[in-house]
Amino acid sequence: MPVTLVEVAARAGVSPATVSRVLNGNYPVAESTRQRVEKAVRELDYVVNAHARALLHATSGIVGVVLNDASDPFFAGIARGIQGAAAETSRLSVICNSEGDAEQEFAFLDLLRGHRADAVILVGAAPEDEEYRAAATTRAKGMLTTGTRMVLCGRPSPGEDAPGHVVEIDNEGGSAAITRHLVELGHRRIAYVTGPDGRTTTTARLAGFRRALADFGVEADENLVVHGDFSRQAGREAVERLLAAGRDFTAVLAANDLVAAGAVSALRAAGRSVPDDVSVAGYDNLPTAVDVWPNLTTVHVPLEEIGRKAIELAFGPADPQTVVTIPTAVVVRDSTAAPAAG
Amino acid sequence: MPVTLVEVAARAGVSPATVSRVLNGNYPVAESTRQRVEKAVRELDYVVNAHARALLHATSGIVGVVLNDASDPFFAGIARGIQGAAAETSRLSVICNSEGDAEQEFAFLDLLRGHRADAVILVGAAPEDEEYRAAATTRAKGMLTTGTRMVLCGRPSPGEDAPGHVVEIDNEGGSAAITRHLVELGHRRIAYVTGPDGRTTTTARLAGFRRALADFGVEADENLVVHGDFSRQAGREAVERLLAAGRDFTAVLAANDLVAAGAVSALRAAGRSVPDDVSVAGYDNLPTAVDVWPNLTTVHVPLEEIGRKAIELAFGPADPQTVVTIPTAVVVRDSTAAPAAG
DNA sequence: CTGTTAGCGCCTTCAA
DNA sequence: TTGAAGGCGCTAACAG
Repeated sequence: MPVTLVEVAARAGVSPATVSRVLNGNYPVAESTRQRVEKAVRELDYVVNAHARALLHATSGIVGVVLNDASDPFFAGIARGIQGAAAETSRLSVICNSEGDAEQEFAFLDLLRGHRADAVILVGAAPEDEEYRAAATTRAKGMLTTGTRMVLCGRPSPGEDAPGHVVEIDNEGGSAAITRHLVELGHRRIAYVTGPDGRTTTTARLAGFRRALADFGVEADENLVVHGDFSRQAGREAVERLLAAGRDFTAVLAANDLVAAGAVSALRAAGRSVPDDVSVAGYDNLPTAVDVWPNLTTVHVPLEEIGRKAIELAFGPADPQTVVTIPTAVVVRDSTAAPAAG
Repeated sequence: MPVTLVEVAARAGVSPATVSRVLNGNYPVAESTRQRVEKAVRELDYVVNAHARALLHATSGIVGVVLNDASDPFFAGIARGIQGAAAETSRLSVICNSEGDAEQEFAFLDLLRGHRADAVILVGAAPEDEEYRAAATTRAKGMLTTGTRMVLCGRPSPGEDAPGHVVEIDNEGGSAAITRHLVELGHRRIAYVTGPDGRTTTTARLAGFRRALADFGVEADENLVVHGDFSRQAGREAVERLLAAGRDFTAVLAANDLVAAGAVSALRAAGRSVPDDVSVAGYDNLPTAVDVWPNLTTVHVPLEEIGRKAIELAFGPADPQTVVTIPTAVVVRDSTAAPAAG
C-alpha cells in the first residue's frame, strides 16, 4: 500500500490539512512546521495521489493526443510540439494510436473523457463521410459536458455547430504552390500520387494540385493521378504502375515525403534519373527528406509549431471557437529541375 | 459539471449501487433493471470517472513510457509496440519525453507514480555514472511501494539490488556482427562514429566493434573513432572531421542509421562514392535505412517486438526479476562492399 | 497559523 | 436481486 497523506501527518505530528497546505503552498504555514512535514515526506517517500486530487478539482493535468500512428514522422513531429508545450504547464500528454480507425478513435475519446482529460487533441486527417462527421460532432459536444476542451489539428471542423478549436494546415495552398514550382520549371505532364482516399488531407492536397494546373491552363490528365496512401510502399507501387502503363510524365508530385521517397526509389530502379529524367516533389518536409538522394524538394509544414499552437488554443480563452491556419512554404532542393529538352 | 452515477441512478429510478453493478457487470442484476439503467446512461451520455474508480482500486489503467524523444524513430518504434500491447489490455499509454535529461526523467517518474501508473517503462540508453545508478535504484524501489511495476527497455539494470524487469538489446553482439561483416569484406581501416558519450548503448556498441576487430587481430586505430550522438548531423560532421584530418579509412560504421545517413551525405558531398570508395553501415534498421541511397547495410533491431515484450514482462508474473535479451541480425544491403583494390 | 469536518464519485460490504 | 452505509486519499471551508 502506498503511503498516504495521513501517515505523513502522523509522522510529522500535524494534521492532514497542514500536510496538504505544505504540499500545495497555498496557505501560510510556520517554517518549523513546514520543515517537519517536508522531512516526513522525504523519509516516507510520499507522492500525492493524483486521482484523489483530480476527484476534488474535476481536472487531471492530462492532455490526450489521438493520432493515427505516433511512429509516423508527421504525427511524431506534431506530438512532439504538443508534448513540449504541455510539459511546460506540467501536464502529462497521453498519446493514443487510433490506426486511422474511427471506432478506436472514439473509444480513446471515451477513455480520455473518463480520465477527465483537460484537453483532447485530435491530430491528422479525418474521414470525409457524413456519418463520421455527425458522430464526431456529437462526441465534441459530449466532451464539453466533461469539461474537456477539444482541439482539431490538421483537419477541418466536422461542422459549424461542432465546438472546439481548429489548427488547420494550408494543404491546398501548399500543394498549389509546389505545383506552381513544377509548372514554372516547365513541367506540363505531372503525375500525382494521392494519400488515402476519403480523407480531408488527401482531398485538399489534390485540390491544390488541380487548382494550380488550372490556373496555368495546363490540362490535367486523370491517367496521371494514382491513388495511394502516405507510405513509401505506395510511392513505389504508384510509379511502377505508371511506368508499366507506359504513361508519359516528366514530374511526380507526391502526397507526402514518404511517398516521394518511394517514388524516387522506383524511378531509380527503373533506370530513370532524378531529376534529370523525372522531377519528384514531396510534402511535409519530414526529416527523411534530406536522407533521400537527391534531397527532396517539398513543402515545409512546421509540425512542432502546430502542436504548440494546439496547446495554446486548448488552454487559451475559453469562449471563441478559433480557427488558425498554419501557412506552408515550398522548399526547393535537388529533386526537381527543368524537364529534359524535347 | 459532468454527469455522475447518482444522476444516472435517479433517472433510472434505482440506487447508485445498482448502476454500479450494471456498469461493472460483476453482480447479478435483473434484465429489466439493466435495460433501464443502460438507457439512462445513454441518454445522459455518462462516462465513469476514472479517478474515483482508481481511488478505490489503487490502479489506473495507465502505462507510463519514459523516453528521450518520441519523434526519434528508434523510440517511436518501441513506443509503438508498447502502445499496441497496452491497448490490447485496454490500458492507456502515457508517453513522456525526457530529452535525455535525468532530472526530467525522475520528474516524470514521480508524476506517473502520483497517477498510480500500473507500470512504467524506461526506454533507451541510461547514463553510466554512479550517481545516476544510485538514484535510479532508489527510484526503482520507490515505485514498488506505489504498486507500480517497472521495466527497463534497451538499458541494463542499474544494479543487482534494483527491482524491475529488463528487456535488453544485444548491442555488443550486433555491433560485433556487423564489424565482422566489414572485416570479412576485406576492410581493415574502419572508422567508427559513436553515440552520445557516457551512455550504456554507446559503450556497448563501441565495445562490440572493438571486440570484433580484436577477434580478427585487426589493430584498432583510435584516430578513427569519432564521438557524436545519434543524429544525422553528428554523422555528417564526424565524416567531415575525418576527411579534414586526412584520415585513411575504407569503411564507416555508425552508431545508428541516422548517423550513417549523415555519413553518406558527407561522403557524397566530398565526392566519395558509397560503397565504391567507402562502405557505410548503420544500426537499428530504422525505416529511413531504405530511403538512403545506397540502401543501408545495418543491424536489425526488432523495435516493436521489444515494446511488446516490455508490456509482457510488466504484467506477467510478479515475482521473478526477469532479464530478456533481444537478439539482433545483420541486414546486408547496398552501402557496403569490398574495398577498392590497392 | 493549525485542527476539524465534510464531502469529491465510486464500489463493496452488509442487510433486507 | 436491490438498497443503505462507509470509506478510498485528498482539500476547502470553518473554527479556533
